[in-house]
Amino acid sequence: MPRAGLDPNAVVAAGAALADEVGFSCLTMGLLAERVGVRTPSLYKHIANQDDLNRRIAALALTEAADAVGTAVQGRAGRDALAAAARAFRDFVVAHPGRYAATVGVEPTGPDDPVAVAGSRLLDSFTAVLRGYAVDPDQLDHALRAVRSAFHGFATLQAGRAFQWSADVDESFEWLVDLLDRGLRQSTSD
Amino acid sequence: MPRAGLDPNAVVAAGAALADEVGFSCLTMGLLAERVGVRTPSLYKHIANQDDLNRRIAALALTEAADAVGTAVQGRAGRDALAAAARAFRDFVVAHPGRYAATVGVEPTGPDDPVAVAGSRLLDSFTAVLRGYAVDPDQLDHALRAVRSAFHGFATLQAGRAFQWSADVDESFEWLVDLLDRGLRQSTSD
DNA sequence: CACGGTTGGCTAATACAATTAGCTTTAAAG
DNA sequence: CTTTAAAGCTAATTGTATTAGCCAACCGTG
Repeated sequence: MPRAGLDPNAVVAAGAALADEVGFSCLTMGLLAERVGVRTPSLYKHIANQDDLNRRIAALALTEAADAVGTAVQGRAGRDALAAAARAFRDFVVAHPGRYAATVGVEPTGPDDPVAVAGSRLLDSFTAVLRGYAVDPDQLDHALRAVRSAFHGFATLQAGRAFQWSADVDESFEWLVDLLDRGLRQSTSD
Repeated sequence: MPRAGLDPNAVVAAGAALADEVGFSCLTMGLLAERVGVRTPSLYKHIANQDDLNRRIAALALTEAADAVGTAVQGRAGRDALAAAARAFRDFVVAHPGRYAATVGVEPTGPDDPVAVAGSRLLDSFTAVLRGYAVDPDQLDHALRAVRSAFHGFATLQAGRAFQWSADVDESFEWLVDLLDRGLRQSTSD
């Protein structure tokens, strides 16, 4: 019985990869154990339980998304930054639908919860984008929520195959970015 | 053993109500059976299985949402209609988070699937709203997806308690509606 | 190099949710 | 009345999460 050389990070990474393959709702402890070459109960040496696994996958996904968006935004501003952030975010969700699905519905237990920390980092990246628009500081939170809602909604709908007609999804996404850009550019003029 | 007087609609309605109370992910056949005063296996006389139950709850939720939005939009146009539709939609999701959650992730089996029919009705209501804006007919699908994404995203984030800071959620929602309105009004000018 | 404790793995057992099989009774139609 | 389909029940099966308790492998220390 040679050791498998696992640790919590390896288990979480494998769980995230598996979720991307089979869908988050089909991610099962038995399947994950098989994937990492171990019997099911052994997983509990590395993670507390399935909820713990889910939260760690969610935190990983948010961290990766924040990195992707943060990198994409570097050196850009205004509409350019918005488009880059949007594309990076959606590319991530499309490439990793399973781990992103883990992030919807997790309630952080407190401000120190890794999920909350990673989520804040992602929001910070979007906040940086909004600085390129003349948004009233009092309304920054509202703008952030609006942009986040739009991107989150689009990504989850696409990941759930909720767009049924023939119109090109990429084109629709560009259209959404333009819509937000137009709205944001005018956000102080009324 | 007197009859409980159940039928599929009653079971689905009870399931939707229960999902709103305990959360969709906690909706269980045993819990539902207890709620309607019957043993678990008896539910299968009215619904095929849990997936069937979920789909019926989703179709119910979409129908109710379509009714709410359709009614709210009556006799309104432009920004007025957009705001009314948005409010009706969000009020519904906030009041019935469990049954709305049942709608995310269902893939209609075909155009005749009740889920698809109800979903189309909801989209039709939003399409009516967009007619109040001078959107290029070629881009109507894109506009529809954009508006849908924004409202769906906001509603699901709120239902998942994903908005953590202090800023007022209602105000944020109004801000989102304004943002979309500004963007849509300019949608033909570029 | 031995050795002892911590760690990571295993088997066995438990609990619970979904589902199926097969029996029984209600109640509605003739 | 009687007949019959529908609606309920108990019992049994399966699959998943989780816990208990045992054993072996690795790591450092003498």
